[in-house]
Amino acid sequence: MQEPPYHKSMELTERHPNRPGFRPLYQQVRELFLSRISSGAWRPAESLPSEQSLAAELGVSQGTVRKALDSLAADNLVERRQGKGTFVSQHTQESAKFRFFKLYHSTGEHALPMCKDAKAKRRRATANERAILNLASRADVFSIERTRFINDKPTLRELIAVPAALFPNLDLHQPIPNTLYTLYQSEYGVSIVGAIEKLRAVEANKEDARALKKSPGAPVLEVERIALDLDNRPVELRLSRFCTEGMHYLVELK
Amino acid sequence: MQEPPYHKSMELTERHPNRPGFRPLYQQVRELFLSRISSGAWRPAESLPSEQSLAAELGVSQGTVRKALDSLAADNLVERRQGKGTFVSQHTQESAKFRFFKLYHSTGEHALPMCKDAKAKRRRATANERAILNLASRADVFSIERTRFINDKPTLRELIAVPAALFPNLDLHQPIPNTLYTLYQSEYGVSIVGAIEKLRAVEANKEDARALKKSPGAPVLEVERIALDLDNRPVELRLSRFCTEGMHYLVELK
DNA sequence: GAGTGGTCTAGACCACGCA
DNA sequence: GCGTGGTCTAGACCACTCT
Repeated sequence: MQEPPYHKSMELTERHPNRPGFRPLYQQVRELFLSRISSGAWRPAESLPSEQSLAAELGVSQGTVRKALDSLAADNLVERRQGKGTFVSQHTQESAKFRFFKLYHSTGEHALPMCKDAKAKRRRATANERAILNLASRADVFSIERTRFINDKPTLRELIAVPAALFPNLDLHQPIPNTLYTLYQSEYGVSIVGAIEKLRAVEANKEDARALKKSPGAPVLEVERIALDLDNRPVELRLSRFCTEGMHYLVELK
Repeated sequence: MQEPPYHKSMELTERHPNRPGFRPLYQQVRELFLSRISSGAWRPAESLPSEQSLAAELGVSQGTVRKALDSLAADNLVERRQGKGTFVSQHTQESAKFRFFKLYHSTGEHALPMCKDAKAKRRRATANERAILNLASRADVFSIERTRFINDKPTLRELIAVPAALFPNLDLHQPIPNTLYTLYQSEYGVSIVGAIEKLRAVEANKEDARALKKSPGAPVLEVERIALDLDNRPVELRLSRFCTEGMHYLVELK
């Protein structure tokens, strides 16, 4: 029987099967890589070392590294390009929009919202925001209230709250860019990699009606989004309301 | 140089790289397996031959068969159980509900709709139904109109249309079961494996209002679902309308 | 041509389920 | 104890990108 050279090095846990806490090697490798991204050791758009060198570094086979990287790629955390290398995913204007903005025209065209100037304001977090964003009592948030336009028509009203501790001096960025997630990532190292959205049909209130030029009581689609970072922590709470005339929110179920 | 024993048998295309029409072996194997499920050669809940025997049959390595099966498992088309085997996925009451029914109570609990008796009626397809379901002019559909109850409260109104040609004598199934997709699969060999949903906030019309015990004009969430079978063909069109008081439609973005 | 990821193979051993 | 899928390794060759 040959002695398998199971990960002679590194902080990977001993691979003694039948022990509690045992996890497959490739999962441990995945988590190690994830922590390197999360900590900023590997930064967005940077290329990773090659599979061969990572395998050598960790004392595992290339196949195990590959399985870990494939799993990260499946979650959109890294991007693989044949012949070039593996890269930490970066939010571009395009990619962020398509992944998290599900509003489409009835024609099937993807809707592209723009926003005029909006300002971030610092204030105490509400009880609801503290509960959802996991904040201490008396914590502050930055709050952004804005109306976004599609084809120059006011279509979408957004109320956004993010922890002030995570995004220091967010109010100094004037004007707030159209695609917030690229700002979170480039300026604060916070990558939004997932979200949970709760949808409801509600009546437009007075502010909605004024901003969207509808009458109060008109049906609007309300989307409550909780955005999650690499460590699955909730880092943004966003309430959107919009009319769906000539539009729809698209969901693909698989 | 050794002569690799690349798939000596089978209908797999010759593996000569740099030729147009070249596809990785594991993708060809996946498609072969998919066609066996789609054609009914492998039926829901049945166990597949072991990886070893499939590899031997096709003249490929076990690793290639594994990669094909893993990809089918990722799409919920087969289910793998360590120590037991690989099985064609079957819609149970439970699995079908959780995959395609996204309505939750505000508490986070999954909502469980029930329906009292409903009947399927045969009629000419509308122009819209023909367009979406890809039907010839003058084709028939079975149409189901029903109201579903959550905690004995009328909550959800559904208008369903399916091609009559695909589901002969659907109207003879009385009463229509609560979970239609299990019926489609067990009685007609049609497996629903995906869906596209378009969501809009609209005003309740008179029928909605009467069925849901709301006033006309109340905001309701409208969901237009196109359900797809194994071959990605649209086989059901379903329009749902419901109030979202104390409830929400849940979407997870990744 | 060198270096990267992508495909394919072969074989060892582990974990699980069942008889 | 046997058969199944799951993990891990090792090595060959292909496809793509850049120099």
